[in-house]
Amino acid sequence: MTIDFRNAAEELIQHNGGRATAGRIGILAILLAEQHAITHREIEHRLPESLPLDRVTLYRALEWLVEKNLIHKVTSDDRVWRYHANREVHAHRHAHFKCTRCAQVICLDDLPEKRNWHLPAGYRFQEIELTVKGLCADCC
Amino acid sequence: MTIDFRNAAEELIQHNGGRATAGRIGILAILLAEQHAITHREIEHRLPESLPLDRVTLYRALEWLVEKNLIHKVTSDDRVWRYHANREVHAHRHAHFKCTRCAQVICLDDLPEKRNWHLPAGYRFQEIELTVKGLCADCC
DNA sequence: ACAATAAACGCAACTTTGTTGCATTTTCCA
DNA sequence: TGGAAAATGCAACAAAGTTGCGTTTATTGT
Ligand SMILES: [Mn+2]
Ligand SMILES: [Mn+2]
Ligand SMILES: [Zn+2]
Ligand SMILES: [Zn+2]
Repeated sequence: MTIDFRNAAEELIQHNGGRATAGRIGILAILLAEQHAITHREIEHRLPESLPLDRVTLYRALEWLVEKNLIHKVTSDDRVWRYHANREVHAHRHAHFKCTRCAQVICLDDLPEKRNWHLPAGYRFQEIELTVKGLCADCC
Repeated sequence: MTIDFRNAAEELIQHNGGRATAGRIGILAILLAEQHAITHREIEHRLPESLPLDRVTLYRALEWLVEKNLIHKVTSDDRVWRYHANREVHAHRHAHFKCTRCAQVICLDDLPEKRNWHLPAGYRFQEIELTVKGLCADCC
């Protein structure tokens, strides 16, 4: 139910010391309700007519939500960020899957934990970013 | 020596049924001489004054070189493609490393070959794209 | 309830990266 | 060496995202 996501969103925002504005609540509720990682454009599309929101405000709200660790953003080969709520299941680092036909992005659960990526001498490991590409069930 | 790379570049281009124009030879020679994956901008910068080349021509030449499998391009989180010559060592799929401070990108040799990324039912695996992030030796 | 204040917003302009259409030039081969 | 196909240059366009700044709004203390 949408109202539940809105309540959850509002609480999460306030718990992080931010102002619970209509825009932020709406955006986070959309991301909480969505199981795929979606683009700025797609979020804009899903916003109700009752909640007009400037492009820039949307960008800034997303930036804030990422900072506060309420959502994460995914790099893609089409040069478009995709955003997804941080759920417990996907608590930390995880890989992503991107359909090469419909561009849909989902979060996977694994990530190769081994840090012995034998980097050149003097290099320091920080994190891994991994995308599995293929066809989703709809596009197969 | 630059001249060697130019000769190699010319031969590679002709072996692939393409016209060995000054632009293509110059671009491929630059990429053969470079051990890092570099951006369109960086390639433009490295072009000698004696070889002025339009932005668009550079883009199209890079596209052609990728098609012919003479170079590969790397996705990055800064929305900028980076290009690198295909050497035997890095023959096919491989991971990349990107410095989070200076944005330098190098090619790594490994890639987790296991395809059991237990994707959702009905999904089909195609390929993996993996970037290790961290600090390079200069930035540590 | 209400005013003060800092945070968030909206708008316009800008930047960066990459693409497209089309006329002109160049390469290659017969 | 001339003609066809390929490659180039230029101008215009497009998409995604950023910046500056004046205005509005959520929160807090009274
Ligand atoms: Mn994810
Ligand atoms: Mn590489
Ligand atoms: Zn799909
Ligand atoms: Zn570095």
